[in-house]
Amino acid sequence: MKKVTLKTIAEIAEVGVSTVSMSLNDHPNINPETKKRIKQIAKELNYVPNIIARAMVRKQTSLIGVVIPQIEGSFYPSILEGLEDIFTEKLFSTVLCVTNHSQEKEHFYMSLLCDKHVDGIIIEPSREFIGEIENFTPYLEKIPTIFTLQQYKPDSFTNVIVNNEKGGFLAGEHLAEACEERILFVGGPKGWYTNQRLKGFQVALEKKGRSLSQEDCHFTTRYTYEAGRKVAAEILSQKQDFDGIFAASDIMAMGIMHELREKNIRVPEDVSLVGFDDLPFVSMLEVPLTTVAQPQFELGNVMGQKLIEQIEEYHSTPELIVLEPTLIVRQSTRKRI
Amino acid sequence: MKKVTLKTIAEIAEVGVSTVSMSLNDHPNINPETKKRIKQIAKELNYVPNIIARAMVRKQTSLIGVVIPQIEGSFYPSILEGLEDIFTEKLFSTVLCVTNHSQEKEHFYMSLLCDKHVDGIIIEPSREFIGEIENFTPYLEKIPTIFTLQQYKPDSFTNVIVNNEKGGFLAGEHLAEACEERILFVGGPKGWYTNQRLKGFQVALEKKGRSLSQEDCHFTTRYTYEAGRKVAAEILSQKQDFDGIFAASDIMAMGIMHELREKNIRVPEDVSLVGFDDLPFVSMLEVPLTTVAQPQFELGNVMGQKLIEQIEEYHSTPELIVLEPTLIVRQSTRKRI
DNA sequence: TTGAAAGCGGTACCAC
DNA sequence: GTGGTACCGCTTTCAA
Repeated sequence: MKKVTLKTIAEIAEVGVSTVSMSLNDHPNINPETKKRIKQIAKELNYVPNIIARAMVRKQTSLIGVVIPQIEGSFYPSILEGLEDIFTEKLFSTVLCVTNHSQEKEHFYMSLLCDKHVDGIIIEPSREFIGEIENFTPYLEKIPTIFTLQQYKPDSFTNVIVNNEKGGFLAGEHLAEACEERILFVGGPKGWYTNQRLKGFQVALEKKGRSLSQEDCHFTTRYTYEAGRKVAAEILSQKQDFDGIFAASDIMAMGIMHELREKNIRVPEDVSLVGFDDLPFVSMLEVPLTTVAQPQFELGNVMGQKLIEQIEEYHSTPELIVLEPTLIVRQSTRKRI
Repeated sequence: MKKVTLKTIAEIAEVGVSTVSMSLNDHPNINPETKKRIKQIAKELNYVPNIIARAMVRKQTSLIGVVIPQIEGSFYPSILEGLEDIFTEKLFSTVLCVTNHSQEKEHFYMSLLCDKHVDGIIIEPSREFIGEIENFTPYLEKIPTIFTLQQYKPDSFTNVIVNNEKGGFLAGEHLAEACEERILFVGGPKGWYTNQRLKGFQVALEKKGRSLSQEDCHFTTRYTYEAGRKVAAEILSQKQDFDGIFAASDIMAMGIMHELREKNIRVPEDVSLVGFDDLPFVSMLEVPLTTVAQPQFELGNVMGQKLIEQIEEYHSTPELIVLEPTLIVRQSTRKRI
């Protein structure tokens, strides 16, 4: 049971290797008869083309590098599934690179991908990485690359992002309608995501004749449950005259909700709460969370599609693709009658 | 700015390609002087070895195929991170294959991996797939393969699994101490996981002088939130003389918890509830869930390690590695005074 | 210590 | 329509 190659088949069929190659690749000018015969033999021998050899001459690997900061957290899985969905169809495979928010790993993976000669790269740059990534732009410019979630040089690279400002706007609009007193904003670390969401939020409130003062805005250092609890505790120790909170991530919203409950503040009766992301399980919470849904699967799908287009068209102009979030109203926001 | 190959360097250094190759690979019998000189040139030219070409002659790709039924659900991410952790260290890359529980995709990916000539495979067989996978065993026997979570031919392949029976036992023991009335079991579809967990659960109850009748065992068709809700509704319509439930998955436990709450049955005051998995967010629930934790990260880490061992040692004997789960007591189970 | 040459398994050009 | 053959970029004998 040794490996069967084109040569093996050629010998058995008593034809040349090139004929075999062409037959198997359905090349037009080959006698259908021969084609059929050869395919038959190939099947019988259980022939499997050696992708490596093919990759070498075709100069492409059918491999796509996907660089993300983490997998945990329920947000990335859906994106990955969206990607997979389109990749499998086109016979590309995903090479997973999880940087774990470490600069060192990001560097490591980037050079790995350049070495591995992947056909394309999808990367969500972490804030800290933006500096680091500059080192690779010369490489990246020679290989189809898509940046996602966080915008990066949209003039040079295709970006597939979510309209965070719109998301903030939706949250603001909704809370403005549900609340009578002050409405608070809880962001993560100041940066792309939080700033954009805050901006839209503010616009919406103003449009509804509400205001959002400096003191109504709170920021955490990380988008975590603990950070949410902590900031909620701080808020509660300071003021009571609010009945709405927009948290810039579902995970933080969960922390906030937990803290409120411990202080006997009911959601949504006393305080309306809106999150951001629409993680798969927030609909299963005791009080299902109203939230701004990012189109996670679609994100993956769209960027996969765009990347493949770029790979196949050899060269193409960078696009800025902005996907729209949607508001999903569940039970953490009060319904005005 | 064209690609630099060994040849480029050879011409500049005025030596043969093989000398360059050997120098760059630190081959022993090459003059340290030449070596240094060549390495210098390579660096200046920003030479990057073409992994594809190397792969072809070395007949290995540094790629590992990972076949799992889904990524969503928070269980797999941790496993993947455990894997990545060890793979990056050893310079292997993960080729992600998400089958989405579809037989067709499983088939597709398996043949893809065989084609792609990955150096090793890690696979969690889904129940339905076990039949399908038989078709590939001839291939798999020629390539280091590890099966995980669900046991599969431990005589032929290394298996890295979790002691599900022990997990069930821990849950049983704990509930037996917390409860005074009947204790119920809610499993997923009958099969490896559910059966093992039930077995251990039963043993524990019996050891504590409790019994578990047929009617106390319920089974769902899927490990989902909805299934949990549904089964809880059924249970509630039938009997009231219970004060403990062991659900064979956290997600189902969440559904059960939700349904109980809607019927004004308090957890843990009225009913103690134990889950299985320890998904990252169950500690953040309104009533943090007592659950049997699977060592997710460790799972990934261990199987990564074992696989690499197998790859490097060329041949090795199959091992059956069983990791132990632990009980994490949180607030969904009543504490007896 | 070095280098020429033979592949690895395909693809594709160009004669026939 | 078919097949011989020259690569792709690298590793690895083996002879010099």
